[in-house]
Amino acid sequence: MKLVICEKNISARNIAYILSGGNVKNIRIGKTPVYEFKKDDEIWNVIGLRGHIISLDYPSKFKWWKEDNLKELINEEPCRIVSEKDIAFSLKNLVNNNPDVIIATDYDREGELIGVEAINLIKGYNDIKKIKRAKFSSITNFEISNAFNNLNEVDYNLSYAGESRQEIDLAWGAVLTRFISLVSNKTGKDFLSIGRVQSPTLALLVEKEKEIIKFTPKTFWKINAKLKKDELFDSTHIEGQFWDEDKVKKIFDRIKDKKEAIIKKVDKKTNIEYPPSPFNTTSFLQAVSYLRIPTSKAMIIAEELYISGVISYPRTDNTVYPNSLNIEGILKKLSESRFSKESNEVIQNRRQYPTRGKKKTTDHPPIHPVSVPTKRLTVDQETIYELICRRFLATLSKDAISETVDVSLDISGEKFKASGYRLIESNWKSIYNYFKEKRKPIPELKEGEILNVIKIIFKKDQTKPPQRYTEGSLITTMEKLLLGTKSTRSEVISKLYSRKYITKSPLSPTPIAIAVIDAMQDCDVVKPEMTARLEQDMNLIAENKKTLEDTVKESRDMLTNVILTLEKNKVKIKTNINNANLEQNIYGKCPKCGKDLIEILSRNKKRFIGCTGYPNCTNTYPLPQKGGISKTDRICESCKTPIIRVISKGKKPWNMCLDMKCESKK
DNA sequence: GCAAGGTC
Repeated sequence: MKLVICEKNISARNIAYILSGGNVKNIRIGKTPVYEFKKDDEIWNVIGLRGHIISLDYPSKFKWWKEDNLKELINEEPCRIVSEKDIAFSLKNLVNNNPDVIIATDYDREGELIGVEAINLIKGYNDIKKIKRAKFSSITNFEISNAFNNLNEVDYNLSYAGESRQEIDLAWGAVLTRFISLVSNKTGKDFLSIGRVQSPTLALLVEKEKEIIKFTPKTFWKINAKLKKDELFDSTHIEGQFWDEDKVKKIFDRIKDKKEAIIKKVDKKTNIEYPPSPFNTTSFLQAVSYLRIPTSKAMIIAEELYISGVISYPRTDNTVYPNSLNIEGILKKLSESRFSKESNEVIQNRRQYPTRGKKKTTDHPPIHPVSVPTKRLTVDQETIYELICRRFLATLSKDAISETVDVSLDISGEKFKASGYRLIESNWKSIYNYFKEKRKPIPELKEGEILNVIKIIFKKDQTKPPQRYTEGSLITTMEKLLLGTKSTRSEVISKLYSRKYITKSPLSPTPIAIAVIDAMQDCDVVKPEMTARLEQDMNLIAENKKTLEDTVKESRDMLTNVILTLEKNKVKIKTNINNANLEQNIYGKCPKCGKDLIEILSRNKKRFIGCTGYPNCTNTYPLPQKGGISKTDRICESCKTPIIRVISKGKKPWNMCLDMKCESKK
């Protein structure tokens, strides 16, 4: 008897299908799907795990957060507990008949560790002697047959590399999270957290915020001329931004009443616009973010669509369709969906090769539709499904052709420029129709032509501060800095929300986040370099050039030094975070006395808004006791109390003013 | 009640 252990159910199903030649029985052991078949007179069982089935934790004596055992916690060996009881039960059943075990988890660091977790677990149930490893980088007929005909040994060094990450992340995360929460008195559900990935990510937002705060806008002027040839169009003075007001006024005064513009030069260019490349998780989330959908929500929806079999696996780095992908088959299915018009267009007028992105991996194909939903989708599911279908179709469509025109013109000796844009053949652009084109066409012009100047204006303007991140651009930046993985980045961002470290629209850090990052500014854990170094160490462990124990010990020693320094600065850190906390708690001004209104916890742990002018001012407002509350910097038109934003489970967030008796509530 | 990484 053979037992094949895969990383996840979908791999188990596909691998069983390939190994059996399609003749496979779907059974269940406990709650877990298992794939059974006969091959060369032997029974094979294939089971999928659920990623990691073991999680790390500290012994119960560290259950309560205390400042005085933090140094002890640094060097404490975490214990391992089974986090997937159902899977463990199924494995226990399956190893009863002493099968030969083949580990067929994903062939990467975490996959090796997941495999070793399974081995350690089953060894506790039965002393299995024969354990082998199947290594493959994609679940195709060729790779799987090859891997199972040439079985390898389990690579324990690779799994140790993964273990070092687990232990280091837990030690730094737990110790610093406890430290920062305890010194600032933010324990319970409002605790603060620190981690190797979340903190450098938060630091990116804090740095950006500081640039924006530091930014002083500079005033400039520009001169625009409205011209006419059949239609109106705009041109701007070639200097663009004038920094000198006298200079711009002089020029403006001289030409403001001129009525003629001479076309000096017309430059026409035809452009080929390449369609976008296939979606991997990062580019998918960037597109999602453009549609103003939170990335973590999009990942949950993508998961739902994948489980119901309408899209492919959503966690992938790959942007190149594998040759084995049945593009024609998918197009045919889509031509019988609500995208029939677009699909038929693509079928009749396809580009020779689909587009391809820079990243090519073989573990999973890029995200693409696999079938048409048979059940009705929710509105959000429909939006995401549509995005994935349109992207897929776009990658198979012909290039768009457009024309840009750059015109130089002269108004009484002053040079102006105008530019126009015209789409000639839209092709993929009409299918992947998410971008609004801001550039406009201009009329057909010839050199030497004289046009009517309708109006010349000069405008004062200001330079703009750096743009804030969107969830999409933040995820792209994280990827560049190697922070997190395709599967975790959106979760990291939603963690920052739930810690009240960041606010939505605009995506910016709260005062507490700024204080926490400031407190940690000299510490490696807020820098992307910590991850880069960990990666190097993990490679050394995998190559057997460094041990797991030495690596973790080194890291723990560094953490000990960090804690010693932090303890020296404890009072300052405490004051800074407390001040930030006060600032974050201000919801606006009291309409009765003008002092700050803050969130207060009553003696029986009920929250309410009270005036800092107490006891002179006793103004208070009740708050909803459940859900999240954030400030808006706006006040109610009719009652003048601050407007707050309420986020309640299962409901759309809404804004309301604090006064329950306000006219606006009727 | 800590992290980050898998996956449902």
